[in-house]
Amino acid sequence: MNLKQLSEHLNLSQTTVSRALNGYPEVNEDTRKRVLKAAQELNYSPNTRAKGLATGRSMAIGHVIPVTSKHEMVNPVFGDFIAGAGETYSAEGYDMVLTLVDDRDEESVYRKIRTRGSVDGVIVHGPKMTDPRIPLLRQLGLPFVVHGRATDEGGDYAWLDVNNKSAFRRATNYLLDLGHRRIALLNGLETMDFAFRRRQGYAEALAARGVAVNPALLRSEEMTEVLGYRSARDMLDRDDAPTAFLVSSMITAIGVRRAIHDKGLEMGRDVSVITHDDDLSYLKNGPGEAIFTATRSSVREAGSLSARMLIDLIRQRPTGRHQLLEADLIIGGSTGPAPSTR
Amino acid sequence: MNLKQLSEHLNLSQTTVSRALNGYPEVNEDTRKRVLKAAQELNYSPNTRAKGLATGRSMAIGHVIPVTSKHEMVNPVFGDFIAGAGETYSAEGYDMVLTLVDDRDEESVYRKIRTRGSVDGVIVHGPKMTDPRIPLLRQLGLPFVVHGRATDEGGDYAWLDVNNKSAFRRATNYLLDLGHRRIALLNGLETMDFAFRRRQGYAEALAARGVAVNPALLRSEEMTEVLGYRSARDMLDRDDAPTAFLVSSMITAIGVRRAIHDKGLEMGRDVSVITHDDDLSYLKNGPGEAIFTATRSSVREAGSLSARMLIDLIRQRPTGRHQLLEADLIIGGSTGPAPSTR
DNA sequence: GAATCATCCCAAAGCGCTTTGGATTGCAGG
DNA sequence: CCTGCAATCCAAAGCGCTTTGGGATGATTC
Repeated sequence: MNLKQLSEHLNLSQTTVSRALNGYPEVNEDTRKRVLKAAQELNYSPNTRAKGLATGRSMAIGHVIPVTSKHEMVNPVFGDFIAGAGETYSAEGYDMVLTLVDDRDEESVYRKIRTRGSVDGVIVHGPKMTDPRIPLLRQLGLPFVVHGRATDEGGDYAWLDVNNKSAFRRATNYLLDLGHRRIALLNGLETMDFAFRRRQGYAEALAARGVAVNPALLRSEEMTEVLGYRSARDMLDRDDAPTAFLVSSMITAIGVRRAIHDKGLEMGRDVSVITHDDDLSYLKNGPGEAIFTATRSSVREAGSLSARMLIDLIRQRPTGRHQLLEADLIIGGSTGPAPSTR
Repeated sequence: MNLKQLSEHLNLSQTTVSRALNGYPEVNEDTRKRVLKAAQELNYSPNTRAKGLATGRSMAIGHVIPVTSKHEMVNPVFGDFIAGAGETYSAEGYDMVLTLVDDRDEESVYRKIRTRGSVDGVIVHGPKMTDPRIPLLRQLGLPFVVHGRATDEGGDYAWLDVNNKSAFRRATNYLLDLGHRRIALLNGLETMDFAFRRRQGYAEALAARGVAVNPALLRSEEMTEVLGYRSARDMLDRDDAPTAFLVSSMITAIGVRRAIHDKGLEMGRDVSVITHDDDLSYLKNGPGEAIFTATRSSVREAGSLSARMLIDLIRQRPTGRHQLLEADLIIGGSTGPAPSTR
């Protein structure tokens, strides 16, 4: 069923039917009702491609997922982000187009997206500290919102980010208040902007209390259970083993917990752990109980808000182009006073 | 830059340029080279919508993600599946379109997808035992591949599935061989087809050894860490506490491990655990070490193969319409002989 | 030299929609 | 009675591509 058939069926012109369906005023209310009813009954919905061709808009948003050639990791956070964004898209009638791209030919992919015109805008995932995608997209004139920020990129661009620095500063301060001095940081890859900022927050908090950063207690790597386990195990084997861990993700923290148990220690009593918690639907840190003390910020909400921001941008609605979400500090069972002797 | 401009620039007709770019034979090789070069330099790529309109194909595959209205869970498996599928799509020049849909208006969404023509086919996720989507899609004439199966749906349709039944039968047998008799099953929601099949495998293995199924040792629920923890904790509190757990996902198994530790028991010695392992990139059960004994099957590979299958279907290439992947049984540190006294 | 045939290229139609620029009608106002 | 103006509706152009149905051109065959 297409417009032509529908209009013939109704003995109306395509123009009128189109206008009736799209809510234009120059059509009689009775006619409109008739049209809508017929469209409903005959199960008509307009062909996306034709509509897109005619309007110049595709009613789709692109998400370009960087897939590093080396480690083929999919960020576990991604599913929930997409779910959040998807809600907004559904409500606004947008489709979501995913493209996986090897980070080596990122540039050509973005260019292609632009000229092929299959999306009206893109969400940039996983920004690095210096990220060439930002100037590129600006140059291409394709609307975009960055989930995160790129510290080294100058100029204005729309972004939504968690205040990673303040979150990790607070978490570090909390551990310091509990008497911890040997605090390990199991960070994500510090080429990633968010990890860099967390590191800053951690370092600032230590510096403010005159505690030196011990490089042996720092890690910057992929956020997996196994790597969390290994790093924690190795550090706990040291003479100057940390009494507390600050960890970049729940998954990593689970590995840390395993390492602590393997050493015969108890989390929250012998060793404290604070993790960042993206509030993933399948990995709730609770509910109620709060297993880990955590800096929490819902990535799903971030997805929903980013999507809203991008749609506003595309529709040229004047709105804020920056959004900094503060993470909550949730006190759970994984932290306690620093053990006096060890 | 569009076709018209490009062809004017080259002093050729749109026809010739189009043919040169699409590899038709009736164009001189020199001309073709000239065209390709210019296209490259001028950064031309054809407008997707226009191309789609003209050809009737959209070069996009739809993934409809069911989002249950109650529990807003995103299956953690999803990210890796998408990554696998995405690889195939990239290689074949397809886009991937995600639509999140509340399961209440699933039907209308699929209908809309069909008439709007924004995709050439869809992958059906998370089939239930009786799943109306399958007859619907068949009726709509939209090519589709099901990731999993729907036991109650008759008729032929293309699917790719893990042999869940045999995997869980083997796992159960392995536990029985180790002397376990009180084996708990922490299953996914048994409205889901895969969970139902796992339950069958478990029950068959027990029956074959004359071990009765104890309903108190069965759970069918969402696969989260917290629910795994609670179920395991509650069961371990029983007089007839299980000596082994068969668990439906790594995430749940992590909760089980926590419950075991909380009881002061040791996994692999006091209590055995076998889990299904989807081989998620951020939650590797290893490498090498294999924390959990597990039935393993890469969901990423499943994604890649499903995508390939669907593309073959769309292109009407004759290929197998069913693919049953056998899971590996990986022996790890979480299983051991049943403790003689308890 | 005319007829035949490949080879290479082109004009124009068509995909299904939106939108421009009227055309038609009925009615109030002069 | 004519004009002006809303209120409705319509024909046709156009979005950027593919594809049909030829039209030149030059080489080959008889």
